[in-house]
Amino acid sequence: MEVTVIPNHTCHGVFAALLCPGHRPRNAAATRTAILDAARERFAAESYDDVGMRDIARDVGVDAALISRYFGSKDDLFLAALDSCTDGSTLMSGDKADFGLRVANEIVFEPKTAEKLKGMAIMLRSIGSTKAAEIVQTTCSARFFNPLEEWISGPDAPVRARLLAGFIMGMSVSRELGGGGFNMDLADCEKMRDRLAPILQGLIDG
Amino acid sequence: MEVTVIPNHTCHGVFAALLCPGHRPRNAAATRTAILDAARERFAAESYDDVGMRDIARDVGVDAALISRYFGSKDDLFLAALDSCTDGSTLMSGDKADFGLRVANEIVFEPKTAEKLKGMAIMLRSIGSTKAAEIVQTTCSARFFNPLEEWISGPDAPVRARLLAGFIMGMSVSRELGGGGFNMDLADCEKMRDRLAPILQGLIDG
DNA sequence: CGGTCATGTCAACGCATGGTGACTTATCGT
DNA sequence: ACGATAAGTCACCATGCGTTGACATGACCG
Repeated sequence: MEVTVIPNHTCHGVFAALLCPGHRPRNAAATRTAILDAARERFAAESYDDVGMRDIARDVGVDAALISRYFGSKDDLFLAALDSCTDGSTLMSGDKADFGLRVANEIVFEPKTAEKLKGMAIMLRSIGSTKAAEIVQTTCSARFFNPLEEWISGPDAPVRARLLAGFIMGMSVSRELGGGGFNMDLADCEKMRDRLAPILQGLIDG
Repeated sequence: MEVTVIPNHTCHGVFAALLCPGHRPRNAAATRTAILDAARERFAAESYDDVGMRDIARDVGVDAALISRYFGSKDDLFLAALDSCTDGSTLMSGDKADFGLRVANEIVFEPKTAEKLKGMAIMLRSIGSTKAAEIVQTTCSARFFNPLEEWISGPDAPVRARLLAGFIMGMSVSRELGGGGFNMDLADCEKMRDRLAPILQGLIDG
């Protein structure tokens, strides 16, 4: 029996978007950034190995082959997604005097999908995968470790930077291990923040 | 053209092990533990997704099918490997007064394959994999978080335990991101230890 | 020595993945 | 209005995975 296959969208023209909801007008640049956005979101939520090209393609509403065309290999896409994140410098944009409190607040209270920490979320998700490890290590050094080390710029800056980075990442991992949250009530979260802030600040001050 | 396939080992008898190096006498219990050891080692070095049943089988010198026979699914093997690790209680076996220094020393100077931290290495490697996440979370709570929380047993024990666990794991992650080490000379490593120890100790003392 | 059962191997299945080239279709300049 | 070309889709490939059931074989018991 012959079945008539209905293509995804037969509508066209300038009103296509109105007549046919979900229709994406043909626009390479827009599609490219849509893919990049979806990839960033996926890689922040799942590990390199768990994210499939077809998953990202489905999120965007596009064929997986198009991703390969635009970004090359999966490695290239992963790197592009990581590069498209706001880097660690946003953590260092404010005043040094209240760095500890600012960061502690973000770690404890901001949802894990906070834009500022999305790059770190991606790195933590895929740090275990050997295929992504090299990219993660390189990016982390270039966009997080080194700027932090330069920014704090006191005695033993490398040591203090490594401790800071480790603590920040560790709290993210800890939250992840708790199943996406710290599983504590508000009062305990505040206590955690109040204990964490001076520790971080102490590493900043020297 | 017919080729004669030589089986792995045609030797037999009580002297087989002597006559035929690499020969493993048939012993279910010994083979089982050999598989478990190999799995533990693999899972500590690579993520859940990167470790293949055939890899472990090759390490042991056994067919992959045998692993399925002994342990069931890959999940079951992963859980068994994790359970076979010395748990976090070894960190708490000593005196509370020098916990900070002891742990800081282990974190900074012990090789990442240290037996005491192997369980944590496995968890960190596979925390990103959705297929292993649930097992990791459950095991981590049961064998690390909860004992630690109970052991420190002061005011705000949950908060302090989470911070401690986060810091310890974070330093492990940080070392991993550095490419398997902190990339610092001995003097800096000692400085790191000397800064880390009092922070950990402070969380123990309350 | 010979049978027997546990122990281990082999070949294959079904599935999912990343990637590729040929094809279709919408868009835009003329 | 129409053809050229960019934009997107489709079918497919090679590969690797975990797992299974049928088969081989070595160690032990009588």
